[in-house]
Amino acid sequence: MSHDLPPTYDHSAVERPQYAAWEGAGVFTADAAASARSGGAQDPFTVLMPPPNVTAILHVGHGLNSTVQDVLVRWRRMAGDATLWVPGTDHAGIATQNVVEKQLARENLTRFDLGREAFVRRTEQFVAETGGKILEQLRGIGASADWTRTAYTLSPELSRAVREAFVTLWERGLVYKGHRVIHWCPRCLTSLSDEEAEFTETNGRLFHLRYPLVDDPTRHLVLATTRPETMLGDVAVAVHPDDERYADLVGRRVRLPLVGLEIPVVADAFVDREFGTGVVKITPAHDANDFEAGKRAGLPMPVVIDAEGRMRAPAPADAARIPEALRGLDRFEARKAIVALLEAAGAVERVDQHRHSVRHCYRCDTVVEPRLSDQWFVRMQPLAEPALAAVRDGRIRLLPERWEGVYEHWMTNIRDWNISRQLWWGHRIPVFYCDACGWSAATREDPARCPTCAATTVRQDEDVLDTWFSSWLWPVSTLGWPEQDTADQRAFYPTDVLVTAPEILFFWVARMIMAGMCFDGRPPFHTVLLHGTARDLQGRKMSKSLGNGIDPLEVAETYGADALRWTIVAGMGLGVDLRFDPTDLEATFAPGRNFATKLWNIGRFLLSQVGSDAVPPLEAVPAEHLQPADAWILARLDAAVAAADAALGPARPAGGRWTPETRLQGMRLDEYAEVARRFVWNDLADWYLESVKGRIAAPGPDREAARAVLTHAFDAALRLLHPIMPFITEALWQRLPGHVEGTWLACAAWPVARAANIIAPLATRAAAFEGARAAVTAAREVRAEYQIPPGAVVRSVITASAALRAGFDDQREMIARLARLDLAIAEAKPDELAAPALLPGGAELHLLLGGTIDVARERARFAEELGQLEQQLAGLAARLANEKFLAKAKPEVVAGERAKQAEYVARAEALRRKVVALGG
RNA sequence: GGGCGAAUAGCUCAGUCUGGUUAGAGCGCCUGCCUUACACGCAGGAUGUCGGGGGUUCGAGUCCCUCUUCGCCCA
Repeated sequence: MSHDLPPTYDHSAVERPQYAAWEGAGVFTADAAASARSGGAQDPFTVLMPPPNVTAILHVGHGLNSTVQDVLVRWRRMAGDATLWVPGTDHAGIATQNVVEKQLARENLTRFDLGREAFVRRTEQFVAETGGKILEQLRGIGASADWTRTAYTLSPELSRAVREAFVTLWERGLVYKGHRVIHWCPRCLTSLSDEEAEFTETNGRLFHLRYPLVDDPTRHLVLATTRPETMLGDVAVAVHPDDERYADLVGRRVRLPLVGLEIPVVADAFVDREFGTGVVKITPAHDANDFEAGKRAGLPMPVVIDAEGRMRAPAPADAARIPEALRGLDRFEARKAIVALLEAAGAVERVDQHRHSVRHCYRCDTVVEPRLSDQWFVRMQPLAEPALAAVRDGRIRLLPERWEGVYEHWMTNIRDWNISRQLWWGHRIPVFYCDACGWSAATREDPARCPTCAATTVRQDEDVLDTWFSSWLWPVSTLGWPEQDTADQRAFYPTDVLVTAPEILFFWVARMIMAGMCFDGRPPFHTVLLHGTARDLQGRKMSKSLGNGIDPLEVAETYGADALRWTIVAGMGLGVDLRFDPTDLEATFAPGRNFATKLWNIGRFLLSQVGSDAVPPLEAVPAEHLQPADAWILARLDAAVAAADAALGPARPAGGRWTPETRLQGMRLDEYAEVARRFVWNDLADWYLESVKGRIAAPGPDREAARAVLTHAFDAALRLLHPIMPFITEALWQRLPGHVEGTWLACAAWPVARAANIIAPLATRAAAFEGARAAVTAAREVRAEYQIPPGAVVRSVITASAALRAGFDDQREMIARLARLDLAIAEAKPDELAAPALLPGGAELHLLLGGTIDVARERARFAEELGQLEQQLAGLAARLANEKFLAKAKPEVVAGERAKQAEYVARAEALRRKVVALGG
């Protein structure tokens, strides 16, 4: 029945049921009791999924990120670790609120129409309906997460962690309410952290404005600003204290154009003398630097722009600053209007083109407005110190290494974190106020009445917390914190590898390390793997707005999830961006699909040739029954397993700390993929399978040896490839002869190199197969050269020393079959015209092509190779004659060069004899 | 303004940390094959001033300096 398999692999029939079967069998469910930390026998291996937004749908970035994690997790699961991959989502305060507000807008409603409670209920309902979508999609690409532990930042458990964290920090004096200029999104109507206000290079204009001196209206000061509309809020102009140009002006007053107010000229060292004219206006309520300068100079702080970015002063005293015509105007409209008014008043000296960076909201891309307001902040410096130490002393490593410098820089220049958001969707800040007596505190339970004055009118802070304030707790909260000593905490914390994109190094990774150190005392993971970004061929980041994205699910449907994963993993150089062609999915993903088909056909061949009868385990095959090809493929398998292990591991640092030697080891997924592919395709399929065809038909010990080796090698190949291509490898593995119903490749043992006991004694036989391979290749080259029809059998002789002849005798049938030869092994070649080829060890292959031989051409062929070889030899000779080389190069290098020289000399000698023999 | 990364075959990338085979892979290209596991395949083949310049060294794709182009991060 096995040979009923179709010649191409049908992923669509396999993937969905396969995934359901794994999940149903509980293959991905971690067993806390199995962890060595809980008294079990297995090393724990834990990966935390970076939680996607509840509103997200799967894009190629998620596909890439999840594939990397899944490869690591499947590898460790097979390697025998107690493996846990925690999946989940975050509630994405701003993004989710935006989505629901858009829905409301279609009903001509705003959140204010609904009121806070109803709005939150509606958002909860929306999340309940759609929030699991991306996790469902991840199953489609094979992600082997433990869905029984799916976490959500707004769940009761994780919300408790958020509250505990906030209150703890408040108690330690590490959260505080601050009054200062923060980043404000006038569209989302909330403050943003420094990280959430992204810089964008923008072509702007630099306006040079004239402010006349009060005591000498014929003179004026020229200052430069990119935001003329903020002039309405100016309270001073500032110059550098050491700037001689303006020394006589400090302390005098200028008149604010349009407004008419008199404002002082102050000196402050923050002014950059090189920028513009060296004079800047001071608008403390609308610029963070000006705010600091204003505080230093004890200046007032009039607000002239409201929450929605319109020219409006909330304080009646400041209303006079805004001319009637500008009131209520949007800030960018106001800019145009004010420039026109200033020009009319002769107050514009000149306008320069000016390229500068402008902060934008990372969620909606609106230009951020600096805004004076009360916000909650986390004091970061005390948290940063242990987090920095953990990376410096090797308890945590960042890969690629260069990110450690970036991390270090950010940590040492850290600024306090604005964690309050003026939203409704999120964790409401657990701070309560009593208006009756002025009491306020952060509390673990909602107080029914004021603890000081017993008033029942206690009110809670209106704001919610930054979503990242819940994400930074992810490693501790998903495993049970603030509960103490839960089974999962004990078994799985600290976790192992965190896989994410460098964009959220500060947003998330750095803060998670701080939270882990702060709330648990131990680093949350030992390895941070920062992978590249998916880009198009022009190098642009794939995005929905550019329309240059690739839909992973479309790829999975068309080419198979395994093909998608293969392409990602094979292209996943450490920290390197991946380029895909979104306009040519065939070119991008066909290699993966082709490889899957190749694998499928190896399976088909194996099943039809080996049959379903029991196959003896490799250990049961007497060593003397193993042929050169058997020895060779087993050696190649060993080498492949060792290389794959070296590319992937170590899984964890020995003794809990990375050393300079181990710090950069492993995580080379592309290398692992390449090693596995070469073994399967170039060794197993191209050579071993072909070699075995002649042996397997006739019953007997040789057939049994071939069946055993073939099955063993393919089984191992499937294991080796399973982390990358889980679906097809599992489908084939389930069909292997002797498969035990109810066992899964997904948790079968990772292959182990066995060189010492089995391979080493077979080295001679493995080498004999190399001789046979060389003979086949040489024969094919000659055949191609003479364009001999593929079907024609060519008479031929291998001449070799007596010692080598035995090896060739063993493989005569196979060589003859693969090269289509009528082959004899002899001491000397018959006396007739032949095309010769040199084989290793002094053996020669002669194709007896009689009259078709072009002697001159053969001679030229050998002469050409001889020429190249002589060039090499000349270089070698010069090097070996150079005393400085002999004196300074490492002895093993010199020995290597000598050995090479000897080998080349021998081959050159043989070639020279050939050229002579061919009449040259 | 400060920092980081990249530049290797037509394309996408290994190799650079740790200097030492004739610089590799996949795709594409050329030639021949439906050789009964696979044409999503097989066999054979072509292709590189390793971005430019300078330096260190017995020896540089690899280390140092510099320039050019592209990308990213931070202010």
